[in-house]
Amino acid sequence: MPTHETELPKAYAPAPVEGRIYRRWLESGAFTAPRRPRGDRRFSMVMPPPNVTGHLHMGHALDNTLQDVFARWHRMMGDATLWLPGTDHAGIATQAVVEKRLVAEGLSRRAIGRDAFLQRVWRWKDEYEAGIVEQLRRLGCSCDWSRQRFTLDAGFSRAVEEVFVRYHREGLLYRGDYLVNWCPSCGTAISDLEVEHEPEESRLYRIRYPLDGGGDVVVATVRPETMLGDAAVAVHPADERYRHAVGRKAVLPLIGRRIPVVADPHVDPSFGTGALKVTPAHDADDAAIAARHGLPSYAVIGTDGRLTADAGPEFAGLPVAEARAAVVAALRSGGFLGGEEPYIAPVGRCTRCAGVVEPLISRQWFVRMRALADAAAEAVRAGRVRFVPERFSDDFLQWMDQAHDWCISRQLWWGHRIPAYECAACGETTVSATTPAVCPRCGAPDPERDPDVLDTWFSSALWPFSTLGWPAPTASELTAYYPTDLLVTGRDILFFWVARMIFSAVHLTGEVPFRTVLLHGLVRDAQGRKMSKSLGNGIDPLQIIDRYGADALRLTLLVGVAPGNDSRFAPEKIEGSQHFCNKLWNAARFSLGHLMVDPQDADIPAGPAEIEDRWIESRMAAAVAAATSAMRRFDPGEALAGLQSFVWDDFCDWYLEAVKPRLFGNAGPASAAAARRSLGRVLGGILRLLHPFLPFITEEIWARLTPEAGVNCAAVGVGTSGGATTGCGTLLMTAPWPAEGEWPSDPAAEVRFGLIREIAGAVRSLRAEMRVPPAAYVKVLVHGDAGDFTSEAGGTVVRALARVGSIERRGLAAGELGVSAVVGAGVAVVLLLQGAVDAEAEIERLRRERDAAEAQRCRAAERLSNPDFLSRAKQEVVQREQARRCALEATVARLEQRIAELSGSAAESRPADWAEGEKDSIV
RNA sequence: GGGCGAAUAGCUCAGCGGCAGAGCACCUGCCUUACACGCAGGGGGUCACAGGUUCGAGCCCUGUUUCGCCCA
Repeated sequence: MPTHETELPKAYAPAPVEGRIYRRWLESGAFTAPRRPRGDRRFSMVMPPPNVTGHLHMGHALDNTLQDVFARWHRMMGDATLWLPGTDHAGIATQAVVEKRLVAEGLSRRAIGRDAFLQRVWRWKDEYEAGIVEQLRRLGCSCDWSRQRFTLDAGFSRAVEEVFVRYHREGLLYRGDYLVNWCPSCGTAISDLEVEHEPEESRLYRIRYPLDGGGDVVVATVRPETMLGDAAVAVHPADERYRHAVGRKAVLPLIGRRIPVVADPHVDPSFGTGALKVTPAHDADDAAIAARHGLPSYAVIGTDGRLTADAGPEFAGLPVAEARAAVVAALRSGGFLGGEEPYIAPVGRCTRCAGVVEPLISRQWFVRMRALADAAAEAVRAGRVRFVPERFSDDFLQWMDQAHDWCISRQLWWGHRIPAYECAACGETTVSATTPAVCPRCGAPDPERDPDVLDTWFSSALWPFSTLGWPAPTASELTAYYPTDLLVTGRDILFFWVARMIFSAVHLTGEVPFRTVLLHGLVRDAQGRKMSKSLGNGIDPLQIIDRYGADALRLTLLVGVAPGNDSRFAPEKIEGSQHFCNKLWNAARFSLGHLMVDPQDADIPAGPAEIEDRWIESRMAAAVAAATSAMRRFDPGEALAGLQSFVWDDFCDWYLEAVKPRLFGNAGPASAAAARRSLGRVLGGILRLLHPFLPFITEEIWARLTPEAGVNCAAVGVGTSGGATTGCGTLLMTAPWPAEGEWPSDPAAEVRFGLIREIAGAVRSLRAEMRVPPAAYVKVLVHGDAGDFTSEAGGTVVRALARVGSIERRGLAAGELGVSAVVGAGVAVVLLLQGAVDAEAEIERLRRERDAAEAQRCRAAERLSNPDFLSRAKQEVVQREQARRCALEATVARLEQRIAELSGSAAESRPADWAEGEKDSIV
């Protein structure tokens, strides 16, 4: 019986625990990174700032769980740890949601004006940022809240302006009229990355363009309305069909413009009719052709998504879709339509609003990418930034090698306003971090500031260093924590964000922004679909936390996921995680009951460690090594999976069961004290190992390991490690990560306990097979080479684990009946039966066992008879194989001996007669 | 068109050249004093296919098929 009542609830209930524990952490100040870390052991990481657009989803939960694991692990490793949190203003997305709300109120952003609108967005930001922070706290995130940042806060704005001015000075920026991706419904230019091309059902139209002087050319297009802006017809130079037409003029239907027929090698003669209409103002490929042939461009679609005056009075003002129908109708009635057919064509859609993107020419700011991209690629090639998993560095490099110039201006209100000023008098553009009072060129007063804002990613590209004080040259935090050590983010924003941070940092700070990038996959729904608002299959992390606890959520997200791969979130998985938490809770509940000793018992000297103590401590040593190594490889999922099986299988199923008789005092007070010592040491170690992954439950259990609760901390070794005493009653989150060597590795104990487990397993198997009532105590014989397996040590354990009344070290005597199994190197385990044995069945069973063992023996022998194997395989593999063969030979021999014995006898079969509760020991 | 990933037990997935694994599901039996959110015992596999390298391949190489993703 436990010495004390533990007062712990029978099942772990996370809800009342988590809030209290998080408050303790906050109050302790343990999340706050030191201003100036002592020594060179430090770890820093910036949180990918979630958008203030809405609430966090499962992807954020995974991302931040991973980060929290690393932050907590490094803290426990003794590193001065900075995990800097924050949020992103997410220009276009946030503006869109706020506008939507305005529309619902019957307002619009134009109606209320820029300042009033921005006030609304700030209010939105404050509300959602608070929600996000709350979510992160509920998840257990140990970030340094004193350093929380927002991408639109004052310091950030200064950094952004500084960068813009500097890029401009260095010639890395240019402004001009170029073809950009324009989203008419968002009303702004967007970057290439923000356009998604998907094949959609469409129609292919053939339009006949009459040639000057007779004949015609037929072009094929899925966008007939753009013909109003055609500047040429292009054909392939080698295309015999159109040789006669090249150099002549075609007359553009409906418009009447005379346009040239040009020969261009980029035309695909196999597409459509082989003749391509060229619309330089609304198609990137056409613009390239136009540039090669010096063609003009005619913009017929405006930024409002409607046709312009240049489209002609008949069509001007029509939205694109209507214009298409109108143009087709006009062509048909004019006799220019040569046919139409269903066709699947790629359509570019805005990733934000799903509206069709119109390529059109507009005046925008661009970043010249070549030099920046080359420097970033170089940093990765040189290994200054490492990707985990490594394959992502190839994706990165490929993208960098073909990077186009980056359109960074957005026709939005919410964001960093571009620090460029245009003089109304002379048209001069001034780029400056401070507002110029007069135009530096002509002296005219008050040049007008560019109304546009910058792409959100332009500012978030500065996140790792501007949050640490850059560009202030003496920012101590920059010196202390930059470059950061790790970035954890989703692989879906490798190009959007990671790439841009790398080239920005390399150019602006001369350093890489982080040494390692850990990319994870997406969290999908149970069917493997992407979670999305439109599908309505998203799962709110808070609901999961409310119901199952943050630890269970973290466990589910982490375990069984290969690095970089997508994962599925299913209800069964979260239940499994909850069960593990409960298992840990109960193991602790049981352990605590025994670790609380009466004061008068506290001084009892502990006896020597028994086999199970030495075994579990050796397993502990292996668990520490495996977990530490997995963490060093940036694989927390692997680390956690290993710990889970250590705790459940080794600690709970074997150690706790094996040690129970001693804890209950069956082997005397000294043995009980020794058991408590090992139990306490291992439990403390388990809590420290699991803490980065399951911070709440481990901290809660740790809090109970106190002298006030009756736990003799010094005696059980909890609270001390590696010579650094942390003392009972301190926070687990500040305890040291278990050091290798803190628990002794004991290979001999592992071998011996392995045999004990096999013997116990054999007894359990035989019991089940013979239908021995579970409550009955059985008599067991063990004989053969069982090493130093003795009744005092191993026997006690086997008795406890397999409900064995007595164990004798001998073979079956004449007249005794039993069933047997062979384990290890020919160790026979016999379950004595009181009634009778069906000899035939027993022989059959043993033969099956013999055949299996024999087949394995043959394989081993065959391998060992191969001279190539002996000479080329590693020595240890050969040795292992030899040992295996020996053991199997002994097993086969033992089984055959037993079969022979049985074949001689012919016992009658009659029901067994089991004595309930008989537990007298023959040994 | 180029690239990447996946294919292993009924399902979801780990697996790092050396005896094919886990969780869930399934079958048998147990409310055994930490835990029925549990315990014990079981069944279940052509590691997508075809070649190759190797003493030895689920793993490395080549090709094929199917599914998914990214870039153009």
